[in-house]
Amino acid sequence: MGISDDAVEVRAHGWRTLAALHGIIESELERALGASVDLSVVEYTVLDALSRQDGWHMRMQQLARATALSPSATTRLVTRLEDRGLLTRILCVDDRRGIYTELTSAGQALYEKAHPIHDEALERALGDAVEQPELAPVVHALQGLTVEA
Amino acid sequence: MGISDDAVEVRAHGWRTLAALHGIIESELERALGASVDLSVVEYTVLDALSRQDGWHMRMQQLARATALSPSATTRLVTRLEDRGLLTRILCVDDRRGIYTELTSAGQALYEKAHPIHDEALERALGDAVEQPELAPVVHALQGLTVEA
DNA sequence: CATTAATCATTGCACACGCAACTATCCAGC
DNA sequence: GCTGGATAGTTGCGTGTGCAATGATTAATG
Repeated sequence: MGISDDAVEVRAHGWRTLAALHGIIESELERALGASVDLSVVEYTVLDALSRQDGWHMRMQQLARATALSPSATTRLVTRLEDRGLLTRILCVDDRRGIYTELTSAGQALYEKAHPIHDEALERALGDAVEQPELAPVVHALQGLTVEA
Repeated sequence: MGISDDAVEVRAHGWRTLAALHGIIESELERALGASVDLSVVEYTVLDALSRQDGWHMRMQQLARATALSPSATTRLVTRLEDRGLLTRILCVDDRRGIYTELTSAGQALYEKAHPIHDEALERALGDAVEQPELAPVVHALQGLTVEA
C-alpha cells in the first residue's frame, strides 16, 4: 500500500470518526432537548441562530444553510415553530419574494430555558466521547477552536 | 463573561463547526454514491463495515452501532440491501436470537465499484471544506489521526 | 426444573426529510 | 414597458427514521 493509498485510508478513517462523534452528540442533544422542552436538535438550531442575530431577522435561505436542510424541510420546520408560537413570518418589503423569520417573546423565553440544557448535554456528550480513544483527539481539536468570526 | 462561560461557548461553537463539516461531507457523498451506484451513505457504510470484516459476519446490533441507527432502521436497511441481493441474513446457531449478515459476491462487487467513488467524493468534500477558514482546523485535525486500531 | 427477567430482532405507526413541480416576484435585454 | 430567465419560497409525493409494542430466544433466580 503506497503513500497515496495511505492518505485515502486516513481520510476515510477520519470521516468515520467524525460521523461517530457527530452521532453521539446529536443523540444526546436530541434526548435532552426532547425530554425537557420538546425540541429537536434542528429546531433548537433555528432558535439559536435567530437568537444570535440578536432580535434581527433571518431569511429562509440563511436558515436552510444554518440547519443544513433543504428548502422544503426549512419551510415545514418554520411552520412547525410558528404553529407553536415560537417565531413569526415577516414579509420582506424590499424583496417581496423573501420572508423573514423572527423570534417571538415566547420563542425567546423557550430558547433561554433550553440553552443551559443544551450546554449541559453537550458537555456530557463530549465528556463521554473523550473517553473513547478513537474520538478523543477530535474532541480536543474542537475545544481548541477560537470563537471569533 | 467569565472563564467557564467561555468554555461553554467554545463547546457550542465547536459543535456547530462539526455539524457543518459533517453536513458538507455527507451531502457530497450522498450525491456521488447515489448518482453512480444508487447507494445512500448509510447503505455504503454497511457494505464498508461488512467488507472490512473481511468476509466475516456482523450482528444486527454491531451494524446499528456502525451506522448510528436505531434497531428498527437497521432491520429495514438490511432488508433493502438483501432485496437487492447485496447481502444475506444468516441465522446464528449458538444464539438463535441473533442474526448475522454477510456480503454476497454481488455486494462485494458493488462495494469495490463504489469504493473509489466514495474516496474521490470524500477528497473533494474535504478539499472544499478546507477552504472555509472556520472548517480548516477541524479538517486538518482529522487528517492527523492515526489509522491503527 | 419452572418461572421470571433480560436481550435480539422485527413490525405498526406517526413524522421529518429530499426531490421535483409549481407560484410569485425580481431582474436583464430589447 | 414587455418578455424571458433567474431566484425565493411553498406543496405533492414517496421514502427513511425513531419510538413503542411484540414475538422469539436466552439467562437468572428460586
